[in-house]
Amino acid sequence: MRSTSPRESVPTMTPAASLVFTTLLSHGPLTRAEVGRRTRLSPAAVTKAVRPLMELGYLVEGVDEEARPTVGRPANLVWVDGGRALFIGMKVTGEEVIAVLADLCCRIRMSRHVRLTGREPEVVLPAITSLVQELLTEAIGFGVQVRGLGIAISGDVDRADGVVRYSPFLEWRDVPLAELAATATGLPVTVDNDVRALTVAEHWFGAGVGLSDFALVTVGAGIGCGLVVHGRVVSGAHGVAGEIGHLPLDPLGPLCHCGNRGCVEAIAADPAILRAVRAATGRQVTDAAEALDLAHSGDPGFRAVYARAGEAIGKAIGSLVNILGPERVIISGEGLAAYDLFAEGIRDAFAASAFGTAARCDVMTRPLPFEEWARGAAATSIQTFMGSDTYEE
Amino acid sequence: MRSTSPRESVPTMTPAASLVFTTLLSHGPLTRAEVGRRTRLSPAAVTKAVRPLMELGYLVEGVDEEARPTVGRPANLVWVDGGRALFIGMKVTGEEVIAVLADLCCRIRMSRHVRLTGREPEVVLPAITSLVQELLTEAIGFGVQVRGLGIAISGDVDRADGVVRYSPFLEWRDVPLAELAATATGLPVTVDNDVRALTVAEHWFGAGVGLSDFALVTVGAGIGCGLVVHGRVVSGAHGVAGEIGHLPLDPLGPLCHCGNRGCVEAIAADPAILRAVRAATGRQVTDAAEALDLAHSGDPGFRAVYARAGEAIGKAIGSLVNILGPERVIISGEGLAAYDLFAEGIRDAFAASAFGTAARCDVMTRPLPFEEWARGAAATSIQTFMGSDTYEE
DNA sequence: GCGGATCTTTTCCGCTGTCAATGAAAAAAC
DNA sequence: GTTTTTTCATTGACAGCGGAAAAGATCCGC
Repeated sequence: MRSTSPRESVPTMTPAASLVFTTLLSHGPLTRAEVGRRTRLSPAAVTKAVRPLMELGYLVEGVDEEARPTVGRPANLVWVDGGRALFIGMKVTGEEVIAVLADLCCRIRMSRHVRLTGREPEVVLPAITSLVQELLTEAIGFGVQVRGLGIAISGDVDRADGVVRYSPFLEWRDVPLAELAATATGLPVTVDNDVRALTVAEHWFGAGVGLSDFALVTVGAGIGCGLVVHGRVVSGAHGVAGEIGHLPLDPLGPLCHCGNRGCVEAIAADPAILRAVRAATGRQVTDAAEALDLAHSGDPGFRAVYARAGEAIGKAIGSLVNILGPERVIISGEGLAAYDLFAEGIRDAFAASAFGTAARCDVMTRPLPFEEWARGAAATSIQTFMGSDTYEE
Repeated sequence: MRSTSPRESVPTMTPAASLVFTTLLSHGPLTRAEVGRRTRLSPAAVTKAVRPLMELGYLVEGVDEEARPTVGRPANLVWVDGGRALFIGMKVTGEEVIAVLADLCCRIRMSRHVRLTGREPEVVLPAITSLVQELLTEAIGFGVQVRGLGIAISGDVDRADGVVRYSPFLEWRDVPLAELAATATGLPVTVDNDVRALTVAEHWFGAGVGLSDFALVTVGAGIGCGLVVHGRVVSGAHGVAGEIGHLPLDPLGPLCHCGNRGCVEAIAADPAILRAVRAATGRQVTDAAEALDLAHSGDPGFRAVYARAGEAIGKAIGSLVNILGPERVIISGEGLAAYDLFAEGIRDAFAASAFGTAARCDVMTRPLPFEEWARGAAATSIQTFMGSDTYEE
C-alpha cells in the first residue's frame, strides 16, 4: 500500500519551493514566469519547484482566457488548491475556545466554540481535544486530511518550543501545550501568541500581503500590536513585542492596571472608555456596545471620550511609525465598531506625530470577524506545514 | 604581472564564507571547530571557507598556548588580520567633516577633520576628496591598499542607491553622493545614515556583537536611535526609523521644534536641558558642559532638570523595549557625560514602563569618542567589501 | 505559412555544503 | 613507553539546488 503512505503526500520543501508556494498563496493565480520575476528565481527553478507540488495536488494549473497579452505563447496560471488540505486553528481565551476548520488557503470552512468551565490545563486541554475531534469528524465530509493544529493564546508564548511561558488570563506558567495537544490529538501542533498569529494571517492572506514591514494594531478590550520587520514577525528576545498599549502618553492621565498613568490602554481600551464615559456623563453604562450606541446618538460627552481615545491611538501609531517606519499600519479589533468616532482623532494625532517621510505610511482599517483569531492560528499551522517558518523571504 | 592584479586579492564571498568571516570579525580568534558550532556549518565547510581567505591574507592562524583544554588535539586559532586592508570612514555634518582611516577590524589608525566653509555639494565634495587624498597618502605608509570609503550623513539616506534623499542640516535633496564621491576618489563608496552606520559598527565590533535584536540610543544635541531586528539594521520603508526623539510623553510638556509638546527631545536633548536650566534657575548658561559643571557642583535646580531628562529617556527606552523586545539597549552619545545625573531617572522610568519579561532587556551605556561616527561609516564600507550586505545571518 | 514574441521545459553544469572516513596531535591510561 | 582516548582538522565523494542556454510550445500579425 505504498500509494497511501502519508509520507508521500507531504511535500519536501526546499527554500525555492517554499518561496514559490508562499508567493502563490499570497498573490493568487500567477504564471510561472511571473512567479520567477517576483521571487527572483530563474524560470527553470520555478518549473522545478512547481512540479512536485503539482503532482501532490497542492498546486493546480489552468488557463486564463480573459486577460491574455496580445502576443507570445499564452501563459498557464498556477495556484494553490485550497481544498487539498485542512487545518484547525484555535483561539483560547480565559472564557472560551474558538475553533475553525480552514483550508490550505486559510479560508474558513467551519467554526465552533465552547465555553470553558475552568482555566487549568486539565480543563482546557479536554476542551481543545473534543473540539478537534468534532472538526476532524466534520473534515471527513470534505474528503481531505487535516494536516495540523494551530493554537493561539495571549501572553508570552514560545513558538519554537511550543510552550506557554506565561498567560495572565489563563494563569498558566510554562505549560508545554504543543506537546500535550499533539499527544492528545495526534496532529502536528503549532502554538503561538494570539496577536502574532493574527499577524501571520494578515501577512499571508490579508492586508499585509507582499509587504516586508507592517504593523497590525488591534483595538478592543486591550490595545495590541503585531509587527512584521524584514519580512518576519517580531517575537522579541524575551517573548514580548508590540506592546504599544502601555506607551506613556500623559503623566496626569488615568491610572492604568500596569501601575503607570496615561497609558494608551488606560485611555483607549474598552474598559477605559467605559470608565471615562461614566465619569463624564454620570450614566451607568455597562458595556462597550451600549456606550457606542449612546455616542452614535450624538451625546457630546460620549463623543469627547471617543475623540480622546482616537487621539491616543493616533499618537501610539505615530510613535510606532516613527520607530519602525513600516509601509502600512492595519487597525483592527472589536473596537473598530467605533471607528467613525475614532477616525478623526487618529488621523489628526497621527499626522501631527509622524516624522518626515514616515507620514507616508499607509494607515488603514480592516474588520475583524470573531473567528479571525482562530484563523490566525490556522495560518501558523500552515506555515509549519509548508516549512515557511524555516525558510522566510 | 598576474600576481599584482587587484582582482586576485578581492575575495569571492559565498554565503558560508561571509558568515565565517563576520563571525571571526566579531568574535575574535576562534578555532575552526568553534566557528562551525556557532555558524551551524559543518567543520568541512569551515575549513573550505577559511582556506581561500587565508591564502589571500585576510585570515591568519596561530596557536593559543594559554587557554588550552586539557584533552584532545590542540586547536588552531583563526582570526582576521586587521592590517590586511584599510578603509576610510567619514561623518559629514553641517559644520565639518571627520574622517578616519580604519583597518579591516575597524580599529582607527588615524583621524582627520576639516571645517566646512559651506554646505552645498560643491563645497562638501572637494572637502571629502581632499581628506581622502590625505588619508590615501598616509595609507601608503602602512603598505596596504585602501579598499573603500564609507560616508555617514544624518537624514534620509538611501544606501542601496547611494543617494542622500534629504539632509536637513546640509539642506541637500536627492544628491547622488556615492556616485559623485566614487568618481572623485576612485574608491568604492557606501553612503548611509549616520545613526545606522554607528549601529552597524556596534553590531559588528561593539556591544551589539552576537545579538540579533538590539537598539542603540544616542543622547546629545538630539535623541537618536538605531535598531537591529532579525540581525539586520532597520531602515524603514520610507527611510525613517528609530525616531524615538519625538515620542510624545507629556501633552503639557515643553514645545518641541517638531510642533508637538512634551517630546523626548524637547525634554532631554542638550538644547532642551539648557532651556530648562535657564528657566528653573534664571542663570544664563550657554552650553551643555557648563550646565553639567553646575549640576555636578550640586545645585538642586540643575539636578532636577537632569533627573527629569533621565526620566524622559527612561520612558523612551521603555517604550522601545515594549515595542521591539530587544536583547539589549546601548545608550551612547555626548550626553553620556551627564549619565551619572541621568542614571537614576533612566533606571526607574525604564523599570516602571517595561512590560513583563521585556524588563529583562539589558540596558547599558557606552562612551562615544568623537571619531566613532566616522568609524561607523568605515564599518559600512567593510560590509560592502565583504558582501555582508547581501548575505546576512 | 513564416517570423516574432513569450512562456515553459529540458539538459547540462557549477557550486555549495554535508557525510563519512582519515589523519594529527596531545593527554590519559595502562 | 606504548596504547587508548579525545578533540581538531582535512580530504574526497556526493547529493541537491538553482542557473544558463537551448529547445519546444503556442499564440499573433502579416
